[in-house]
Amino acid sequence: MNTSVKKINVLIADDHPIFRQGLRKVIEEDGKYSVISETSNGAETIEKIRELKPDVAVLDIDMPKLNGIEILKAVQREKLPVKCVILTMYKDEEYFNQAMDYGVFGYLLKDSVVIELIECIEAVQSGKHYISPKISDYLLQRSEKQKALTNAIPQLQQLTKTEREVLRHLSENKTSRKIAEEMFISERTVENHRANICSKLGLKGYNALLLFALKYKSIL
Amino acid sequence: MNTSVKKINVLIADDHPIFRQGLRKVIEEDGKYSVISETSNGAETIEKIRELKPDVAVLDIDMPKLNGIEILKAVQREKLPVKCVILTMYKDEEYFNQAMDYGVFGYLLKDSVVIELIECIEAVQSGKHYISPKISDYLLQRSEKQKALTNAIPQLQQLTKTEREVLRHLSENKTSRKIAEEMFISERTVENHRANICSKLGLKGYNALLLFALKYKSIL
DNA sequence: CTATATCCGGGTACTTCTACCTATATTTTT
DNA sequence: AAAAATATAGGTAGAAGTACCCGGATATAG
Repeated sequence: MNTSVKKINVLIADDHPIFRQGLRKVIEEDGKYSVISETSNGAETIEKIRELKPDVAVLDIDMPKLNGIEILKAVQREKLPVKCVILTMYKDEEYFNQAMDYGVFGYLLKDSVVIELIECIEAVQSGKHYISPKISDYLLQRSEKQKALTNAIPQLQQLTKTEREVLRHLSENKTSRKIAEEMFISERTVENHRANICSKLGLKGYNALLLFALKYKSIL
Repeated sequence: MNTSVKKINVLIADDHPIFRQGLRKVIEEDGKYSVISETSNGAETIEKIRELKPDVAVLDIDMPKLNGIEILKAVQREKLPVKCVILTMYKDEEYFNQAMDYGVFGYLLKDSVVIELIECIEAVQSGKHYISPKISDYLLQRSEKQKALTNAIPQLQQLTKTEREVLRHLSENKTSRKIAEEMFISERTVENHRANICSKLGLKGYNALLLFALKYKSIL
């Protein structure tokens, strides 16, 4: 036990109490670290970071109020002197990219072995970065799928309000006639909107428009 | 501490080492229980249950090799004398229903508070059931969605092989003509298959068949 | 004010799908 | 062997969508 040196202060943020227990045990085991606070939601976490100024914060992504990524944003915005580590279930490239953008120091998966966590905290504490090996693979794969989604947004933004409204109706599998009735315009107008949308989005063929509407239903 | 009574033996199965640490700590804290084994994959778990015959097994669903539900099946099939508790992230009704079907005694969410876990293990040990309160709500809601899925299967089974093949092609948004080419049959035959499928499934209207094919793409 | 974009409406031709129908050959079941 | 189901192919009609074209009204920006 290193009782002679000042311990490194760690904050743990995770909404699963049992997981926090495990984390605390692992971190405190070799005596170099001290868990000075446990929090279970984002709002509480950012407050405690402001107040207690821990050296390292271990953050889950999936938390009530503010999620882990939002905490990273806040830390960066307020220039709080804490090194953040994301510890999450999600092997999601999206989250990983966001975390990197917002200055995360470490990124671990929850199925990491105990030794990884210790190594991570040590690396982070000395200003280095530590990324879970399993994530590095994702770094290579991500490009395509990522682009497919983010590229759809500018496409949608080049549509007019009316066109997007038509798309929303289409995503519910309404016919042009029905859409026309509900929008109080002519069936022909609806058909023209469809055609304009198709040409703007570069869609060709029979159900291309319907499939597009269904695919991006959630962000229309 | 109850040193006078024989301790209840518990097995923990979860592929997250840190989570297992937390679980062990919580369970062993009040001295009534003893964690006799920790396992990190399904195959290992079922072996240890056979070998060590624990009183209670706390199982994660998401594990390598065999998942938690598969373990429940095996326990039931082999009539192993262990009471199983599922402890999972997933608020999924599907998993919950399966677990109930395969004789689970307890079902908890990982964001449960510590006291719930203790109560659950005690209830289960004395032969009672314990379901996480957050899940009970789901019990009410599930009916519809559940039925929609399970009702689709008998519908699909009343289709012939060729009809299902047509459906698979449809789910990739191919036209009747293209399907005909790929199956080396006439376009009219494909259209007849479509019509037959529609009447068998009770589908009417323009894109009803396409939408059906897309919806159940995964189980065609 | 002119120019551009957007919304609205229509014309024509074509493709694709749906809804009915009939019919034959093959396979499967009874 | 007879009956039923399946796969095959076609006829006719209509509904819905796509692909082009056109012009006018209105608003918004330069």
